[in-house]
Amino acid sequence: MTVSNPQPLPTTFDPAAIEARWYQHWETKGLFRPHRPEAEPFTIVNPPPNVTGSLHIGHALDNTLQDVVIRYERLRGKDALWVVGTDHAGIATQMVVERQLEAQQDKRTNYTREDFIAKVWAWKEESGGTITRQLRRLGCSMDWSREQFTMDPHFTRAVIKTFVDLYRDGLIYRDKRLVNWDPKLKTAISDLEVETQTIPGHFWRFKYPLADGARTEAGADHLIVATTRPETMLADMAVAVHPADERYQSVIGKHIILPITGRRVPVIADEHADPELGSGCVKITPGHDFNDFEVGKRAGIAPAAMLNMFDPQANVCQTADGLVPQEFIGLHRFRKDGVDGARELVVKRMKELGLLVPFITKDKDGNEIALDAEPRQIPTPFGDRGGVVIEPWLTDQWYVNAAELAKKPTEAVRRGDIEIVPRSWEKTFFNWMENIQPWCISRQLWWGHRIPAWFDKDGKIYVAESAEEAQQQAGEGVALRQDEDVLDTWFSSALWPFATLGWPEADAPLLQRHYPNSLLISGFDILFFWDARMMMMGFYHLDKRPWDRLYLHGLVRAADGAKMSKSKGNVVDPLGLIDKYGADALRFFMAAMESQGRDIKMDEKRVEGYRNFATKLWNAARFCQANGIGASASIAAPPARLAANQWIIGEVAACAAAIEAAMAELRFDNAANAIYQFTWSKFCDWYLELIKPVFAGDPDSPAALETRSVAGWALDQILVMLHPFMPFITEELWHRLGAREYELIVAKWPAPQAEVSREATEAIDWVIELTTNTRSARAELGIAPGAKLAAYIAEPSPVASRTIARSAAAIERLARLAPVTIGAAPPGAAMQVIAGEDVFIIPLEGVIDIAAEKARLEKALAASQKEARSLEGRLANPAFVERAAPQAVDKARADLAHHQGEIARLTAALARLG
RNA sequence: GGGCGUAUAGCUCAGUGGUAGAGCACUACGUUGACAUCGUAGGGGUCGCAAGUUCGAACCUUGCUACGCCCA
Repeated sequence: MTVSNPQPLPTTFDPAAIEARWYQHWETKGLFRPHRPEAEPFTIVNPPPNVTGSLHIGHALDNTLQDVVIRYERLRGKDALWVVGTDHAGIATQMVVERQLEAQQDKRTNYTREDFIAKVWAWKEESGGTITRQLRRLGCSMDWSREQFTMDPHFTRAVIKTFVDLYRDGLIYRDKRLVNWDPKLKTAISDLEVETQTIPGHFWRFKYPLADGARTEAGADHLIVATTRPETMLADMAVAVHPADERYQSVIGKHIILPITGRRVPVIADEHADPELGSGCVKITPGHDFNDFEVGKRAGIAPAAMLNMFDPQANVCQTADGLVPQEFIGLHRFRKDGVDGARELVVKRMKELGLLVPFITKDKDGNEIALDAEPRQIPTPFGDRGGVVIEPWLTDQWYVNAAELAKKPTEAVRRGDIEIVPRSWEKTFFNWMENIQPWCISRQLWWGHRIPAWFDKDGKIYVAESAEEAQQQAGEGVALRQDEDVLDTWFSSALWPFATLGWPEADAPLLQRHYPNSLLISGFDILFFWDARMMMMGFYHLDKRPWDRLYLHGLVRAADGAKMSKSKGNVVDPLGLIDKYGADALRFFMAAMESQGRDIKMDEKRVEGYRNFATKLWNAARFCQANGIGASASIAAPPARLAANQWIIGEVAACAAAIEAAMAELRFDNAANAIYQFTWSKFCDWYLELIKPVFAGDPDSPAALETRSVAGWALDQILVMLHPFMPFITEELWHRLGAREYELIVAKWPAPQAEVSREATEAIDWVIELTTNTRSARAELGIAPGAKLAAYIAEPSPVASRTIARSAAAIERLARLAPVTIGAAPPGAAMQVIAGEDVFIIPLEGVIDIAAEKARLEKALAASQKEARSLEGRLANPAFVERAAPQAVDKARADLAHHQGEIARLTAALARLG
């Protein structure tokens, strides 16, 4: 879509009108992945969003940062590949479809597994594209032609191979142990999916009668145990005391007759019992508590022998010894939906039996009262998806030996082979990796990668890449049944950096070229879930790091600093912000606020400010267009003689260097601010103002031709440098300004290749200082800003002599000084303005308030004197001169000289006023 | 209990040894053409507190306070 006859730009900038058009253009022309076989590869894989998802503000941040990097590297000529796709998200997706069924009074279990999975696929085909459409609205330049899904056939092959390989290497195994069980979703989940929250609860104390006439040292015929979960006493298998606890030496090895069940259980000695806590006696329920599980194993109870009292929904079931009274069977573990459960009934029965030790406290009037239990804050595990209390439950599950797989990644980070940015996350990473627990990867779901393991009727396991292969292992005629469970979603997404590139085909060209990836950008919240596991799998399969660098960003918070959540109702919809301010403004906000990992507080005013910035650029382009400034044909800076033109060329080079330095260390904020300040404060505020007089004269003069050429080039450089942050407006202007051989998205990064003239820089800096100081003096003295004033300069400095002649028009227009006469001013009241070493005398007889001018000069004098005194003090200190860095001393001397000069000029100026 | 982080202008944030900045907000002035989604000028900070190191500390060290996050 090259525009050969540029149409005048509309007077107002309307983001919505251009965004969809340009995105579609880029995508259909394949510009997100230009063919660059010779170029250096640069690779990012996106954190695949849940296929059920829609774009939230965190995605907006994450993907903006990735797009800034990928567009930047593409402009720098790299073979930039941004892999995109979505995650099948086992639990989340299954929940979405189950909820739909519920809405129709239907449920999953009314269908066969195959039929239900077909429904999920149908849902995915119909509604799964929401988030990918939304990523397009944000302007993300991913390679959609290779869009991936974690349940694509090739991806499934990779997952199955991974499972089989790990199993054969002994790194995946089946084990019976306690897992975190979600009774709502009826599946096991991993440690990471459990969130501990402290909630109000109770602490009950029970008497457990000793059997066979045993007594404690103090003579009691019972032990007192305390618990926050009384219902679990139905599956108690022991009471533990500390081996050194003198109070209980006589009962170790004796027995308890448990109330309610009548179960006879031993009193055991175990260091887990803390003598300092409560009575020092602890009830032990190995089948329903992680600590007790370990105590039970130490006491010689095999996991298979541990009593289980819950069904998958955490309703009470009969224990293996048949001792749970009938009235408990089927009750929920605790009060639910207003109905009392096993917990409440246990307390009631214990109280009736006189075995509840009341909690004595005082009411608000100071009267002593007895409560059933002590109110306490209880740290409680919740499932991050289902939101209900997690039940430790004894089951057979598949585990990954994470500790073994963690070794190479940990070394790699320690060696600096993988760079984590910001570095402060390294410690957290090491701490987790070095204390890592076995990773439970089986999930009792239907939607996901089914575990490639088969059992024969004796429970013997055959792990294979296909049913045929498993049958081969088992032998003909042996009846096999495939494991019903699926794999943790993170097990598959851990393969993302290479399975998306063609692995396990070893000679996959993309894999050869783009693995290891260059960079991964993710929120720190998935460092363990995903990033660490990609490292494990990358090293396991390919013996190489998945990426050179890992950049971790923070959370986007609400304006008040609170975490955004649907329940709080404080979520900000990025699409709403795009509608209101444009995608470019939202992107720029995200980049400008991103300073290495700290959280970003939402500030809509700031988004608005960046929309204003886009408008500013739009209007600057309109000005250029109106003055015949258009597309530049050269990458290198055009030849320039005029000071302003030389100056802006130097400023372009400085800006490009600043962005490059910032991007090299992933300082998105510094990069964004560099182009912002250059565009607004240098190009618009000064350069365009400086060149306006050139266009007032002969439009074909050499000066006008040169200026049009340089201005067009400089504006082009702005568009290129700003493009990674604001792709839409820059692409639009790129084409509006003239016919182009290629789109901006595949343009060339600035390479000015120009010497910056020191004289030109000095001259423009001098004009700027003169202008600013003159404006300031006028404002303070109440002189009309627009009034043209004659000025006299008696002894011009070299820079003044050169510049007054060459830039008279600019001085007249900006400082509103004309004519400027070299020579003594006529006597009389005058305003005096200083620029560098030069003093301008501006006669204002009859207009000027002498007292005000005096006050103004005295104020400036006082400021200079204060600075000078401070510098003198420092330089008078021998310790400073001897010990400080020589550059620091030189700078102090130069600063002092400057202030002394300033003092002399101001003193003289005051003297002239009389 | 362990670890990490934060505290700088009214607000949101930059600033890793040389005497403090940006955007927004605020005040005053300004619309005979790039832009009022703007321009010009200006006010505003004992850099959380205390001690130490140093010629010199927002920055380094230690302690304290407050807030946040992660792990147990």
